[in-house]
Amino acid sequence: MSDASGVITEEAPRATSKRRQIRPRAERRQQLIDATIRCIAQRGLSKVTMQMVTSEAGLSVGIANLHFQSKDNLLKETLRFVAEEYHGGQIEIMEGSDIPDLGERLDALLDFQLGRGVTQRQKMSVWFAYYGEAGARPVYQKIVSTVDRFAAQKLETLFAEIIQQGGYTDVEARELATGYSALIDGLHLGLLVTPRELTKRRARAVARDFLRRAFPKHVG
Amino acid sequence: MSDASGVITEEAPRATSKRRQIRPRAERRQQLIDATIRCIAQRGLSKVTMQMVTSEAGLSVGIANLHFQSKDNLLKETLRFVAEEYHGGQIEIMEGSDIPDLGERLDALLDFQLGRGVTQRQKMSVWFAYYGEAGARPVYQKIVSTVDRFAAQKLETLFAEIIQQGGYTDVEARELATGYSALIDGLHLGLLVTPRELTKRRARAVARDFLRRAFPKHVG
DNA sequence: ACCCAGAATGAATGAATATTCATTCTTCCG
DNA sequence: CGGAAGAATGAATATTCATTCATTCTGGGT
Repeated sequence: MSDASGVITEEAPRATSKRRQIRPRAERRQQLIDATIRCIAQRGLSKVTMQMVTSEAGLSVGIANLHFQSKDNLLKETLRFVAEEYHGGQIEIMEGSDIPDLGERLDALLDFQLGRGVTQRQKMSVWFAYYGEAGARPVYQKIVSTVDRFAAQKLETLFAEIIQQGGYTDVEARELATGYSALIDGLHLGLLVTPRELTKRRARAVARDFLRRAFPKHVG
Repeated sequence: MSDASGVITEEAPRATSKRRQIRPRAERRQQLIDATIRCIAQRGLSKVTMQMVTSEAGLSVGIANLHFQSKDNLLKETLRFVAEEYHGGQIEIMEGSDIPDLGERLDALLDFQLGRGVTQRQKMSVWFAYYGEAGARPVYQKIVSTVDRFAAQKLETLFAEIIQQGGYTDVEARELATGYSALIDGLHLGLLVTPRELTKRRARAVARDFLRRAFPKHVG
């Protein structure tokens, strides 16, 4: 804090020059959504403030309302983004004409759902933060159930193909798909809340076990 | 608004007489926890206020701080209550010397986990509201993981007994227990968020299917 | 070089909300 | 019956936060 000149610096000379940047609307929206995700993961949905989000994004307080009208809307759009990203990824794999072998497609799906590093943990936090509020907020329910239904449909189709190809009896695609989806959700929860008890490796093993029991010829 | 006497009634004569009731500390605490649960289910954790909770309990604003010191503490104690109730119920069944047949014990467990009426929906809301914040709040993580670990242990023991009794090969108690717990959690999520797609009946069928595939001799 | 559309800022505002505490009320014990 | 212990109340306080908007700034078009 010693200053040779004895002059008090009124305006701290910012190391990172803060020249005002003008960017297109879409880019700023994404920037704010990303910041919102990080804030929810770090502080919890109920503690997120506009100040937090905008400063995390390195922007001024007013900008969130400029691009999203309200906090409620920003949160809604953030959920929509996360939901679409997650389900979009799954659907791409399941439709996946680029992976012809059905067993390999299952593997790829499992990798997507339980793979990835730190990033994924942030997304999980967000995901469940909204689930927690969904009971009380029809808007959230609607966003989630819309994408969810579509993914469930695709999964059922994939399972049906596998059943036919493998000539499996005593299994029913719809029931299995519901079970598998629930299992993955439950494993995500475990990873989030009790990471000490459930490692990613074990979660994967458990999911693979479920698939192996249903489709022994397709899953090693 | 017309009043024959022209006198403004300062104090509306309450239909429900509001005589101040004095009750022991423990009772009030429970009353407030119950009200908190209802509020979280109805409005979402992030929207719950002290006013809401205390008026839901039919008491004055100050009383929550009198008995719980702070809102944070009230929320923490509410989570502890729900967690202990849920896990306590499970554990009672699993230890269950009152149900000697192991297959029946599985049935009872499943009934407990996916049974009940409206009440259960409230508890589910609360449950997941906290899960959503757990990523950001170590206190919540600790409460949940403590009871969780204990229940997981008991479930593993039950599964191990069943495996031995049935002489099942190619199944491993620990892995199965993790899978079953995750499946149940995931089904709860489904019931909460997409009640249109997943009925309680179907959730039960899916869980039963999981158990049947693992323990065919014990589950019909 | 100049202008201006619209992007960005952040101090100011007002509403919402947790917490406090002086006061009032109940109960019960001697 | 009297009065003390402590339970309950709710108006007042202080804080936190979303939202507004007058002002400033930027970059592309002419």
